[in-house]
Amino acid sequence: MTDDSLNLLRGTVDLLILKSLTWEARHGYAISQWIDTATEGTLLMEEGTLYPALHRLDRKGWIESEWGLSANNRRAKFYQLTAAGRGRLDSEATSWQRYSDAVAKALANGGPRP
Amino acid sequence: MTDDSLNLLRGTVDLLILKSLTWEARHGYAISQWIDTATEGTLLMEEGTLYPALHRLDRKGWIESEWGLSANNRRAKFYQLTAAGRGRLDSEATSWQRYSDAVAKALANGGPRP
DNA sequence: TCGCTTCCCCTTGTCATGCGAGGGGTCTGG
DNA sequence: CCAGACCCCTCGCATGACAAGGGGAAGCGA
Repeated sequence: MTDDSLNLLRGTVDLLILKSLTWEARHGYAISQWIDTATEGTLLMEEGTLYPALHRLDRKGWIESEWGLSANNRRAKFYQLTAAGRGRLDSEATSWQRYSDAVAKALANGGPRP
Repeated sequence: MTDDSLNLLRGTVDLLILKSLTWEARHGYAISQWIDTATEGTLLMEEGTLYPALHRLDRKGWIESEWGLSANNRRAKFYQLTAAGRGRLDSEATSWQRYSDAVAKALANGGPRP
């Protein structure tokens, strides 16, 4: 942890979690590690953010859980995407794209009269 | 208003407002219009979001206000960046850049086994 | 064997803040 | 005269990221 990680923005938490489950089922701890790695240490998801989010996504039907055994031989709850979850991931990814493009445009704006 | 505008993410409100004041002082209404235009209608800042944010930025010393007359001959409160506000804009813009790059990386991630 | 670290799960309370709804006032054009 | 644009504000609600705190089990070195 280089400790220069940024705060998570509201809304991107779900997106990141769903994305981490694209290829295989993962347990919570592994999801947070994936985020750390995939963003090259830029983003850090705290446990107090992660677990409530997982339960929320579960309630909404985007993911499903199942108890199993981790690679380190520990009891762990594995989550996987549902069909609805995949759809959700797509739409959230699209929204994010639109959003970040819009902000980028605003920041690149050269002023009222170029 | 094409009504397909997205919700604002926590944290980007300040950034957008500060950016809108880069070149000249503007009043609240003009700021919201600038955001709408600069993002090509993608982002819409509600008044209930804008005005409290303006007062917050004022309290923090990033911006200063002054009553004046708008282009339409109306009473309007003009805001301008302070020196501290310019610094704040820079750091927020940098953070945003890092953040969106990180998310982009995560979304572009090809999975556990490239 | 003991204790430390890593791994893994969870909940509670706090705080910040985006937004809907509501309220007020002014100027202009049809 | 009146609709609509222009311009300002505040309240209350809901959401959700986070810190802090709690629990427990596996593995390893001393």
